[in-house]
Amino acid sequence: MRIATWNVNSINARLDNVLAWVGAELPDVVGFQELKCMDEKFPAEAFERLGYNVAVHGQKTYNGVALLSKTPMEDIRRGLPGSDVDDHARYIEAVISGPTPVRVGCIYLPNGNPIGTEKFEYKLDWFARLRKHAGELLALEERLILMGDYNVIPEPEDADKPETWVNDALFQPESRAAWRALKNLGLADAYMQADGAPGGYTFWDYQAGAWQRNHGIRIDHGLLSPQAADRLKSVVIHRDVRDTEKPSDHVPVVFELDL
DNA sequence: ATGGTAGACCTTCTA
Repeated sequence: MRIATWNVNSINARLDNVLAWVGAELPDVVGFQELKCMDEKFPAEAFERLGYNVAVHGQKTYNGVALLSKTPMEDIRRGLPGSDVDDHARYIEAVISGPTPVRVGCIYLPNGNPIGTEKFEYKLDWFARLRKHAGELLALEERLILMGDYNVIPEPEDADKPETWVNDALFQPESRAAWRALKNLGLADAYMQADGAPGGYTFWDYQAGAWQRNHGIRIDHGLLSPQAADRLKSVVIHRDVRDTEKPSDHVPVVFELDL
């Protein structure tokens, strides 16, 4: 089973580009982040024509997440639990049905910039809520993947120029500690388990020729429960997608599980 | 130290 995550930076502005990749790869499951549209503006029919079931959690202008699955999705959850006031559409979860079901959480973690503001506090609070929810999911002892744009550079090796990120929310000690605390519940960083090679970047800024200079960072991750980690075959970062026409600033990451 | 780009959209915010 191949499960993909991709921050598309507007699903409608990106539709041709996204359909080309999804249509060519046809992963069993796809999680999108940064739809930048409400549910009714999500181009569901285009993906249904490719054979997918669609679950969307959108909002106007910002954020928005969605899941595609070839098999029906069950137990769909929209929104991260643990807050009465958070109205950002940053989390959607579903159980992918089949002979060996897998629960997939699709995450668009807050960016948190600039540091020292309420935005950074919101990031850390969201991280704490995610940790609490992940703990509850781990207790189910299921095959589980929590994947998406975590907006965290875990280690200096995950940036081409780590020194340029020291004042950025993505590389703050608090952000990295929150990432470690999440992993320390008993989740495996799929990329590190399957590959671990430095330079596996998933994002290159549009500005200042970051792609041409390979000034990338690894911020799109998949965390696996033990039941899923035992079945991980490979992680492939589709970096060539960054060189296509009208690309997202993130590229797809595909997790292959032996299910 | 600054600026550089992209997307949504009311002109600035987010990334």
